[in-house]
Amino acid sequence: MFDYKNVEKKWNEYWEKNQTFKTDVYDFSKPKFYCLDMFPYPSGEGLHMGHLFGYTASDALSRFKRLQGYNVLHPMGYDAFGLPAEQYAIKTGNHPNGFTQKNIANFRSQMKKIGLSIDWSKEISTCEPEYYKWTQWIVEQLYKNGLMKLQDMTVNWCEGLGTVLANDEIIDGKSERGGFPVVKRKMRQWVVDIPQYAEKLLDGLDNLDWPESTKLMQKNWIGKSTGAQLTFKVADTNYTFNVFTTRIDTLFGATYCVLAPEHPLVLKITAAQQKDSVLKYIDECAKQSDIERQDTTKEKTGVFTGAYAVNPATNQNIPIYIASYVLSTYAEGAIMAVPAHDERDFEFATKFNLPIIPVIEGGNKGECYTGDGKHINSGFINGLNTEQAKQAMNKWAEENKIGFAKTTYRLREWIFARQHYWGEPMPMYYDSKGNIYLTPETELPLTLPNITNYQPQGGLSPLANATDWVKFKKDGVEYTRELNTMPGSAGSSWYYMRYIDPHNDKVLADKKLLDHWLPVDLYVGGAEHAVGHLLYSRMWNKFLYEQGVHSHPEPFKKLIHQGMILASDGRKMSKRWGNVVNPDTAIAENGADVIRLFAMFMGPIQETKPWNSENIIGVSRFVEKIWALYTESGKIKDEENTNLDKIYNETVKKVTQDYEILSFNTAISQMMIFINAVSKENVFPSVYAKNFLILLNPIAPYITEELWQTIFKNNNTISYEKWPTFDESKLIEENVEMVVQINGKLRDKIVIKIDSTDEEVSAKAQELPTIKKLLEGKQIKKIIVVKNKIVNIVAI
RNA sequence: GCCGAAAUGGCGGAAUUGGCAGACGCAAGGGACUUAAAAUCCCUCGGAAAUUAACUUCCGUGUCGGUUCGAGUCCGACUUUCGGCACCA
Repeated sequence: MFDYKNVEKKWNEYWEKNQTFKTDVYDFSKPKFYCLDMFPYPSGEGLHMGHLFGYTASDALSRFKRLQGYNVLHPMGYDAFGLPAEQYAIKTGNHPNGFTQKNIANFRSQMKKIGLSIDWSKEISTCEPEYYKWTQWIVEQLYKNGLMKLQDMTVNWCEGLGTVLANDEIIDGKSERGGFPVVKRKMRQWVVDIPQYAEKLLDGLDNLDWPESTKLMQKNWIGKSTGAQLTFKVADTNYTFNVFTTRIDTLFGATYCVLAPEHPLVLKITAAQQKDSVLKYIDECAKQSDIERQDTTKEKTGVFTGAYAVNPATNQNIPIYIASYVLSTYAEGAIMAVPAHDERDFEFATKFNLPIIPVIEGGNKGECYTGDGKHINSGFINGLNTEQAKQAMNKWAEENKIGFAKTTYRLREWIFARQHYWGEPMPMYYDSKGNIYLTPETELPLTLPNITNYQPQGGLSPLANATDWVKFKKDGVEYTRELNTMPGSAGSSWYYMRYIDPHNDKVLADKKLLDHWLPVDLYVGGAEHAVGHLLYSRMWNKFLYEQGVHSHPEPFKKLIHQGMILASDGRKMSKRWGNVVNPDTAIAENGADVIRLFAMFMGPIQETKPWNSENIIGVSRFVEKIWALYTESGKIKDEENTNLDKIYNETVKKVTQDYEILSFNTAISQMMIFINAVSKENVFPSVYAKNFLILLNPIAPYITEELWQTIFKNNNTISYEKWPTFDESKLIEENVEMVVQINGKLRDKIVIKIDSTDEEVSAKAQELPTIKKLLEGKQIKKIIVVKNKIVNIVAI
C-alpha cells in the first residue's frame, strides 16, 4: 500500500527545506516559462474545487515545463482587498486585516497540501503596503497622463452595500455580493479613461492565443460602431444637440428626434405647456431600477417636449421627444429617429402616431425595413444603395458643417472608486478650493489609517471616520484626503508583474526582468473574468508599456478557462444544496496524487463537469498498481523487453504531446494503457521504469518523488530530471492492419506490409473470400485506398 | 431578442486532416482465489434480430435534410442545455 500521508509529509518538508521550486529570475540561460494562475480572493470558506482544478492543471504544466528544461516561474498570491472582509469588519468592529491574514494562511496551507510547485518566496498580497505602494504609484501615473480623472458619472449605486458598483459586479440588476438592489445615480467619481484605449484593446486581441469566445466577448464589450455624428438645431432657438447614427443614409427619413431623459438640454427646450408631463416622466425614469428600464419586452414610453428640431436634410421641423429607450450613457444620448428603417423607432412612432417615411426601397408596406436597397424620397442620394448613400451623406455633412464620420464605442469609463475602508487609499488630496494634489512618490505607500467604526457614513467611505488622517496640514495649509478607496480590480490589474520582482522598493519591478519574463506564457482562470479583470489588466499593461515600464504590449500570451466543477448531482456546489465537496477532505481521504490524477482525468479542463467521487477509485487503483509494480513485483531489471518497446515509445510521444496542449485526461489514459501492458510482462526495463516516473511526475508528484528516491536510489528531486525522448523508428511496424470496406461499410480486415502500393492493397483485398463473396454479381466502380488505413471498394 | 459554446453507452469521457465510433476509467453482470469477506485477477458489457456456440446481419454519435466512395467530424434548418450581452442608435 502506498502510504500517501507520510510520503506527502516527507516531500512537502523536502521541497520547502531545499526550496526546490524557487525560481532564479536572473537566470536567463534557459528558456523561460511563466505559468500564472488567477490568484484567489482569500474567502473564509477556503479553496473550492474550481481552484483545486485550475491550480492542478497549471501546476502539472509548470512541472512538465521544468522537466523539459525551462526556467519556470509559477507564483501565487492573494487578491486580498474585498467586500467579505469589509462586511466582517462592519459586523464585528474588528480590523479586516486580521480576518484576511487568517484566510490567507488557510489558503496557503491548502495549496501546499495539493502539492503545488509554487515559488513561495514570491508570494504577494494586494493588501500589503509594500504591494499597494505600487498600485498607488500606477494610479498617480494614470492621473498625470490624464487617464485618471474626476467625472460626473451615472453610477450603479447599491444602497445595501453603501457603495458604487461596476457593471460586472451586478447580476440581473442586483449586487453580485449580497444581492441588494442597484439603482442609477449621478455622482462625481474617479474614473479611468479606458475608452481611450478601446482601439488598442481591440487590435491587440488578434494575436492572442485565447479562447475565441473570450476574445469575442471583449470585442462586444468594447462595442465598436462606425457611423456619423450630426448636429441638429432646435427650431426657433440657438440650441443645438448632437446625435450619433450608423445610418446617416436614412437622414431624409428622420421624422422626429429623441433625447435621453437625462439629457442636459431637455429642461431648456421643453415648452411651458409640456413642463409637467416632462418633469413627471424624468422623475419616473430616475426611480426605475436597472432591470425595469432594460426590460425590452415592455412597450416603449416617452413624452413630447413641445420643441422641434430641424432635419438638416429636409429643413423640416420634426418633434423632439424624450424616451427611456435612448440611453444617456451611450454616444450622444440623443438620436434621430427613422421609423421606416429602425425597429425601435418604428415601434415608438406607431405608438405615438408619428410620420413614417420610407427612404429605401424594399420590405413590405406598413413594416419596418432594415435591409439594403435603392434610396427614394432622399433628394440627391436617390437611387444610391446604402453604402453609396452613406458615403455621399458623410461628404455632404462634412461640406455643410452639419456633421462628420465618427466611431463610437460601447466601452465606458472604468469607475475607479469605492466607498469602502478595505481597499487601497487613493493617493490624492484637496485644498480648500478643491484643487487636486498627488501624494508625493516619496510618501508612498499612503497607508490605511486605523479606525474603529467601519460603517459607511452617508455615502462616504468609512475613512471619513479617521478624522486625523483625513485632515492634515502641510506647510501650514490644511488639506483633505480623498475618501474613496480603489476597486478590487486595481490590485489585480498588474500583479503578474510584481511576482517577477516582488520585493523591489525602487521600482514596480526591474525592467530588465519584466522584459525577460513577460508576457505570461500561460494564464489559467475562470471565464467569469472574460471582460472585467482581463480587460482592465490589458489596459494597465498597455499604459505601463507606453510609459516604458516594460516592452510587452500584451500581458497574457495564452489563456485558458478551467471549467466549473459541479456536484455529482449536476448542480452547482452550494451550501444551499448541501452538495459541497471540500478539497481538504478529498485530499485527506485519498491523497494528493490521487486527487490530482482524478481531477485531471475527469475530462478536458475547459469543460464544466460534475465531481463524481465514486470514480476516484479508478485512479486510486492506478496509483496502487504503480506502487506495487515498483516496490513488490521484482520486475524492474536492467534488461530489455522488446515487447514493451513500441508501447513505451508511443506513451512518451502521446504524453508529451498531450501535456503540451493541456490534454491531461488523454495523457493519463495513455499512461494507464502503458502500466496495463507492463503488468502483463515479466520484465520492466529499468530505463523505462525510470522514465515513466518522469512522465507521471507532473500530475502525481509525491509517488514519483518517493519511488525515484527509494527504488532508484537518487538523492535529488525528480523535478529537474531530463524529459524522456522517444524513438520514432520503434513506432513503425513492418505490417499494418487495414480495414476493407465495400461502399463505405466495414467488411473485413487485412494485414499487409506497411506502405504497400495502392495496387497491391486493392488486389489483396479483392482476393479475400468474404469480399469475393460480397462482390459476386456486382460491378466494381472505383477503389479508394487510404494509405495504411483503409481500402474502400465502391461497387453496384 | 442578439452573440457564443456544447449535445457520443447506465455514467465521466476518447476518436490525427472527413477514414474501424465507444479508447481509458467508473458502475453493472459472470467467473477464479478464499471457510467467508475485502483486496486482487480473468471474462462480458450501445441497441436489436438470430444462434448450442463461434460466426453473422441490421440499426446507432440531440432532430430533419444535404455534400461525399466514406460524416461524431463538413454544409443548411431545427431542438435542448449552458455562458455572455441586453433598447448601443
